[in-house]
Amino acid sequence: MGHTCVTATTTSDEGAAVPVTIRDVARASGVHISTVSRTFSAPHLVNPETRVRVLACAEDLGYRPNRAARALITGRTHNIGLIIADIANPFFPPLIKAAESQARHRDYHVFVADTNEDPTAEEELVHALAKQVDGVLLCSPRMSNSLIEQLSREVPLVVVNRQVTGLPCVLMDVGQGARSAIEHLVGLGHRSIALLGGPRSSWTNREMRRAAGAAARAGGAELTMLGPNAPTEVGGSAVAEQVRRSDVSAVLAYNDLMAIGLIEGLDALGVRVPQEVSVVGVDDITLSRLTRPKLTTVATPTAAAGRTAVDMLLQQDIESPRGARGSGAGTALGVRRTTAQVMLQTDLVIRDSTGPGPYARPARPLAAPRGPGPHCPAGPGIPTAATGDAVAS
Amino acid sequence: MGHTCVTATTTSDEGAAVPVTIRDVARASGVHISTVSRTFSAPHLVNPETRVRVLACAEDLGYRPNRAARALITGRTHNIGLIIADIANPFFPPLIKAAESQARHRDYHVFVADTNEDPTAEEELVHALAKQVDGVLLCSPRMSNSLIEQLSREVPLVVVNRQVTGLPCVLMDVGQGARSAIEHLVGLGHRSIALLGGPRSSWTNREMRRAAGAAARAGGAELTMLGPNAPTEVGGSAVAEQVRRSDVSAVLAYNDLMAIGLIEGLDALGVRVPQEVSVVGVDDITLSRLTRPKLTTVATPTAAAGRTAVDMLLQQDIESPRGARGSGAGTALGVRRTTAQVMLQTDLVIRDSTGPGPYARPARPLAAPRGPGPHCPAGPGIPTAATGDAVAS
DNA sequence: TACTTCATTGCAAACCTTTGCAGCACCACG
DNA sequence: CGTGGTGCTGCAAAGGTTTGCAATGAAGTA
Repeated sequence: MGHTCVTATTTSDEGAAVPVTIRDVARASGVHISTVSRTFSAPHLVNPETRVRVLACAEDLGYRPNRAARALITGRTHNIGLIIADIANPFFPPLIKAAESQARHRDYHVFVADTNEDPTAEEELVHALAKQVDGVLLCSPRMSNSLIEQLSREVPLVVVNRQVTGLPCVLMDVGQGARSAIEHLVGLGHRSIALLGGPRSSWTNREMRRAAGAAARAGGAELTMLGPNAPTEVGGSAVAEQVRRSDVSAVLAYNDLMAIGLIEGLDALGVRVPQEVSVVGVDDITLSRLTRPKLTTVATPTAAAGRTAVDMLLQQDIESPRGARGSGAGTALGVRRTTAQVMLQTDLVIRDSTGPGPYARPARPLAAPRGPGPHCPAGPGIPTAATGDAVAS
Repeated sequence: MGHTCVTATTTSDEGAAVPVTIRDVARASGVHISTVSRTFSAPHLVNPETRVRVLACAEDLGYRPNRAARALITGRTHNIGLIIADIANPFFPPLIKAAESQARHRDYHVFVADTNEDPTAEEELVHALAKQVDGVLLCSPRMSNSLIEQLSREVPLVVVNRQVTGLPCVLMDVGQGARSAIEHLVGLGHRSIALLGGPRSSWTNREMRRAAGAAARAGGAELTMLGPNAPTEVGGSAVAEQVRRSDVSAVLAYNDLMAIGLIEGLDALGVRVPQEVSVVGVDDITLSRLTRPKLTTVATPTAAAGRTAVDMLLQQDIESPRGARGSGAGTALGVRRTTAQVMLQTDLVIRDSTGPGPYARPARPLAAPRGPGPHCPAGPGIPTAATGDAVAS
C-alpha cells in the first residue's frame, strides 16, 4: 500500500488494564455494592457520610461505571447513532460536530456511520445500531419514507432534511432561501433565471423548485429548470455549456458545490461571473468564502440542525424507557411520544458571484451590495454560522 | 433559537420496540439458549440441521445479538473510538470516513468524539470511552507524549500524526513532502524561500522545518522561518504583508488553509501568485483544487492513514482479549503486543500556484509543468486521494 | 410503652450472552 | 459386551450493574 515500515518492536506490556468494578469500590469502602451503585445513580438515597467515603474510594481506585452493564439492565445505553450519507461531503462535518457536542453535554456518546449514499447500508446500519443506542439521527436519508417509518418502530429516530409524517424532523427552510435568492436576482435586473436541480428524490430539491418557481412568477421572471444532476462540483460544471448557449443571465444551484463547479465550467468557456452570468449557491460551506469570485449563497443552519436534532431525540427518549423491564406492568401501555417537526431559517448571504442583470436600473450602477442584503426577509440579517448541504435529501 | 415549529402532535406509538432475545429464539426453535448462542458464535459446534432451524427462527423473529451483553462476558465490545481535534477541519473528514469504513468491514462500530483542540477533553474522552471500546485512535493529539503513554495502559491506543515511542503510530512523511516542495521551487529558480510554520507543538511542523532546511541548504537556497501561526486561513493571510516586504519569492506553508489564506492576503496587497510569489501548501484538501490559482501542494494520504490506523488497532486487539475472565490463569502473563510505526508516503501535486523564480533558466519559459512533476521522487506519481491536514500535530 | 414513620443499607434477582463442563446417544473397535 | 471416542446439546456460572423488597435502627407520635 505504498508505505514504509519504520519500526516494529515486540514488547510485553506491563501495566495491563485492571478493570476496577463496583465490587472493588464496595470492598474498599466497606459497604455493599448496591450502596455504591446508589451513590452514583441515586445519591439522595445514601447517607452523606457514606457517600463521601464511597466517592473517595471510587476516585482513588479510578472507578468508572461500566455503561454496557448498566445498559443491560436499564435499557438505556446513553449512546446515540448518527447515520450520514457521506462524511466527506462538506455539508456534514459541521452537523456532526454540533450533534456530537450537544450529545456529550448531555452525557451521551455518539456512533458515526457513513452509508456512502447507499439506502441498503442505511437500513442495515439502523438495525445493527439499534440495540446499542437510545436513538438514531438519520441525516439526509436515501431510503423511502415508509421504510423509515418502519424502522422507527425498532429504535427512536429523528430525521434531518426529510419530512416524514409522524416522525420528528429537522428541516431547513430552503423554500424561503430559494425565494430570497430569486428575489435578490430579480432585484438585480435578471429576468431569465435557471434553477440547477440536484437529486430528484431530495426533499430539499422539491422545496427549492416549488418556491423558486413561485418567486419567479411573482417577480415577473422566467425560470428554466436544469438537471437533475449529481450534487457535486462535476454536476455543476456539466451544465456550463448549456447555460452559455441559453439566454439565462442567472443560475440558482442546488448547492454550493454545484455552483462552484458551474462557475469553473463557465470560466473555462470564457463566460465571466458575475459580469455575464450571476450564480447563487445553497449551504454556505466554508469553501464558498474562499473561491473567486466569492459565492453568493443561501446559508443553511447546519450546526443548529445537529443540535436541535439531538435535543429532539433525547427529549423523546427521556419519556420512554426502552428495553422493558421484566416487571411486566406499565411498560407498553400507551407510551406517548411528542413528534415535532422543526423548520430552521435560512439566510441569503450576498457576496461576489451575483451582479446586475440585463434589466438593471442604473440607480446602483455596478458593485453588488455587500452583507445581508435588502432582499433577505429572514429577520434583520442574523448571520447563521451554517455551512453546506450537498446531496441532502 | 430562530426556528419555527411547524407541527407538534402527540401520538401513542403502537409498534413498541419488542426486544427479541436469544431466549425467544431458543423457545421458538425448541433448543437451549446455549445452542442458539453457539449457532452464532461457534457454528461448527452445532448440528447442521439444528443450525438451519435456529437461523430460520432467528431470521423470522428478527433476532440480533445484543452486543452489550456479549461484551460484558467476552470483554470485547467490537467498538472503537475516534478522537478528533476538530471534525470541521477539512483534514479530518476523509480520515474519519476511511477509518469508519475499514472498521465496519471488520464488524466494528465507531464512536467519534470531537475535542475542540482541548487536551483535557482528550484525556477525559479516553477515560470515558475506555470501557466501551476495544481501542482508540488518537488523531493529531494535543496532549503530552507521557500522558498518552499512560493512557495507553488503560486502553489500546493508536496514534495518528504523532510519534510516541512504544506505541503504534501512523505518520505521514511530510519531511519527504517538504523536501520535494523545496526541490521543486529551487528547480523553478527560487533561491529565497520562506517556510510558514504551524503550531509549535506539532510533530508535522518540526519534521517540515528539519527537512525543508536541509533541502534548501542542499539546493543552495536560503530558507526564512515565518510563524509559528495558527494553522488556518487567517494564520496564512496574517503574514502576507511580511512576505511582501521581504525578498522571498516562494513560500511553503504548513498546510493548505494557510497557503490559501496567504494567497488571499497577497492578492489584497496586489501581489500576484504565482507571477511574483509562488506558494505551496500541504495536505491537498479538496478545496485546493477549487481556488484560483489552483494550489500546488503536498498531498498527504489521509484516507490511507485512517485505514492503516484501524488495521493496526484491530490487529493489536486480536492478540489480547481485554477484560480478563474470572478464570484467573493465563490472562496477564506476558501478553505481547507488536507496536509498529508506519510512515506513509506523500506526493507533491503541482498545480498553478507555483511558477518560475528570479533565477529560472530560460529553457522552459513560462508555464508551470502540470501533473506530478520531475521533482516528485515518490514513485511514478501515484496520485493519492488524500486531503488536508490543518492543525495536525 | 407500643406503634408508625423514616432513613439507610443489604439481599438477591434480573438484564443477555458466552463458555467450561458434563451428559447423552451413538458408533466403532477390540 | 465393554471401552473409548465423537458429535451434539444442556446446565449453570459468570460478567457489572440496577432496583424492588426486606431488614435494621432510630426517631417521632399517641
